[in-house]
Amino acid sequence: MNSILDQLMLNFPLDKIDMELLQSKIKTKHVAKGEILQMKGELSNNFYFVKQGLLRSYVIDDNGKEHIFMFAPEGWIIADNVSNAIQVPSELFIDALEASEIEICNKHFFEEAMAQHSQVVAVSTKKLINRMAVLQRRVIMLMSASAMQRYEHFLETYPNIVQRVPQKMIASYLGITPEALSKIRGGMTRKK
Amino acid sequence: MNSILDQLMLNFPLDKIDMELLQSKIKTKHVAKGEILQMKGELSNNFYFVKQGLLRSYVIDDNGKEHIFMFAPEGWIIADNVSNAIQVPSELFIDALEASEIEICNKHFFEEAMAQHSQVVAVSTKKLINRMAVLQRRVIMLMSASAMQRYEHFLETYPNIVQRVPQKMIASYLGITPEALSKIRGGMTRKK
DNA sequence: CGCGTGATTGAAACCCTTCAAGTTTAGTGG
DNA sequence: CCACTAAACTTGAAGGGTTTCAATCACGCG
Repeated sequence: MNSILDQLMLNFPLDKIDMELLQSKIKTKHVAKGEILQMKGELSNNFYFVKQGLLRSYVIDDNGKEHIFMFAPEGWIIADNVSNAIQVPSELFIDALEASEIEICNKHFFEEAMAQHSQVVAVSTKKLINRMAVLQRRVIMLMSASAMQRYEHFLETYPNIVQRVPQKMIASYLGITPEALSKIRGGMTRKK
Repeated sequence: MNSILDQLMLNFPLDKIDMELLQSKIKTKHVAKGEILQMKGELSNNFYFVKQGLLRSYVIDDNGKEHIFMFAPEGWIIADNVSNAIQVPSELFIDALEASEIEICNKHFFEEAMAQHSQVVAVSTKKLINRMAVLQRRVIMLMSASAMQRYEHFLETYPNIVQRVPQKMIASYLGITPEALSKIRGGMTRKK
């Protein structure tokens, strides 16, 4: 599971020639911490698979505040699916929170792969749906749960990410201020 | 555009036999105001196309409060895509806000149609992506915008729905209380 | 060592919720 | 078609959770 091909072909082994052809279209790249892969306003054409390290996508609102949309640690694919699919300017920035090794896949690669292997359609649709499920639960969370409940849910869902990013970024993901998160944490440990 | 087939086959005319075969799998139904089509916890297998009327999907949180996820007026498709795709119990209720005429499509219908007509895959993927774009903007809204900004955005985006549903349901969609929305409206009209 | 970034803490302000009461609107049965 | 009732909307006061602003502390890195 250290390549995007492993993910897309999961349970659907291809013959060797196909594999090599596909692999030749995938670029591997090392990115430095803080390096920006994609900016708001650009037409996105890429998917990024994280082999090693940590990426994130985020928006910057009218007041200049960052809101983190998604963290992508090892084994995850991150992209602006919307911009990729319907060719509208991206609303998202994507950058590296750690020095990372990634695979960059042009969307045309996917389109080709889908045309040639119907299993790829099934697998990528499933990934799309899973991403949608996350967004769905996140909307529910934001509408119905307090900051503390959201933080607890984040701890359960992404325990491995908590240790790797500054707390202010977790706050940004949860939709609260760093100060508020600090106070929540203070209250929780004191109670313990 | 008064049938789900029109939507899925858009720009891809099928021959008459195919059309009739597909149409035969689609059930048309009249539902009364308040009728529930799907409950939380069920395994969802259906998509609902609204020919006439208005449906909604919503969740009920731990405190018993409703949070509206989506309104579906004429021409829209509403479903729990997540439950349909990966066969987990649905988190959503779906019911009718008005007496409605709908088309009910079993997910196996879609799967057949997709297997037989690759264009259907393309069209339904696009619909999925569009739905994702809505969810994406909604997350951003909930994280970065005040109640009033969210309401104004809703007015711009769904001007036709505002007049058809009780305000408390718009409040429920926006993630605020009916009282808060009432005060926002009071302030806006007074200022005008 | 000293600087910059992140985390913490406190006080004040703000937005929204909760609760309660009163008013308007809409639906129903006579 | 009116009268009655329930539901929806409005309004106000009090309270809570979160933000904002500011000061302080902790830490890693040049």
